[in-house]
Amino acid sequence: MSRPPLAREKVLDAFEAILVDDGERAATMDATARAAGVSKGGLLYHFASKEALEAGVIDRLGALVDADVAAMSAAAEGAVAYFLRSSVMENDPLDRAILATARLAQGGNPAAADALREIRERWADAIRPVAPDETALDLVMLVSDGLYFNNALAGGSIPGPVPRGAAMDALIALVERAIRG
Amino acid sequence: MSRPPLAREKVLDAFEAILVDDGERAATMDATARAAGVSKGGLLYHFASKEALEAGVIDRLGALVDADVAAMSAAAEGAVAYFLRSSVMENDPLDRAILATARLAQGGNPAAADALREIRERWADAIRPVAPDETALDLVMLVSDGLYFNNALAGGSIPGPVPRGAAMDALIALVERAIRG
DNA sequence: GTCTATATACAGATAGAC
DNA sequence: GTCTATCTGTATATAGAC
Repeated sequence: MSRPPLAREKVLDAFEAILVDDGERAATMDATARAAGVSKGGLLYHFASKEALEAGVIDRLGALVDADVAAMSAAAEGAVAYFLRSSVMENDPLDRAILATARLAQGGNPAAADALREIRERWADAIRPVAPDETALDLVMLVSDGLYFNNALAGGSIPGPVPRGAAMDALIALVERAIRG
Repeated sequence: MSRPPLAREKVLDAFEAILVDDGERAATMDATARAAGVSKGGLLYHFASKEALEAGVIDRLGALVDADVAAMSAAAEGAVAYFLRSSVMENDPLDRAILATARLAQGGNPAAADALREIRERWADAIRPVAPDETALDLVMLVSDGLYFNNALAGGSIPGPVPRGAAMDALIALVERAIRG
């Protein structure tokens, strides 16, 4: 807990970056080792298999979501506005972890798909108290999913055709008006 | 145009099915040939490369979207309701073609990502006439994206946690009320 | 802990028989 | 038009030196 090996984190960062920027197919152990500045043998000392490497990314995501859910419930502008605004990716560590895990899920890793479903449920639990009914909750969750989906389709850095700035403010206002009936 | 070779369509169907059910990594030429009941050589007669095979799926999607956009504009319940309802996948040929193409896009095929962006724009063009402003259009498009995203994450046949039946009707009503301000 | 070298498996693609 | 056999590249993983 205190201080995980630096090389381990470096490898995880590199793997995540390749997943996000170049896709699941490009994220080989070879490419990861090269990007992390270690040899393949060195990488395999920290992660004995590809599966272990993938599990490393998924585990890190879990920790980041803990913090995000807490921040959402405490947000001054309200949970819904915070949630939708943070669904547009800004390339922060949480966004990158989510995107990387989404790539793994699409690549066929069942643990990654499970993790994403579980995270979505935790977000829903955080929104539910401020939604008047399940239909309103569905609406908020689906708009958020839509925002993530567009970011996931676009390359890691290229922004998708999602509303930003004033358009995002207007969308949040529309959603909040809708769920208040 | 008149009647494409049967084997060609069979191969395309098999490739699409593996993409949807087992993911992009599992969709090898070998697996596709086996599933289609032809040899690898036979497959390569119809599709000289993996890229050609992927292009085949993307092309078929384009034709299916032509029909869908026409149906959307003519739908008795209105374009928005038709659009959202059809965003919940029912495993029809269009759904499968979209999902397969989404898998290719996630796998790093730029043509697939371009095709999906273009299709999304065609849908938006069909919705725009019935949306009072761009924010309302954003809302409808994002809810639809969210529905697709959840289906894309779930396996091909396993339904995602998306509203169906009465819940879907309620969601459509909520969206239509919201965009009418 | 990190390296090089190597084993094993499988992907995409070619050649040529039928 | 469909097949078998084979080549080449590359991915994961192992073995063992330093």
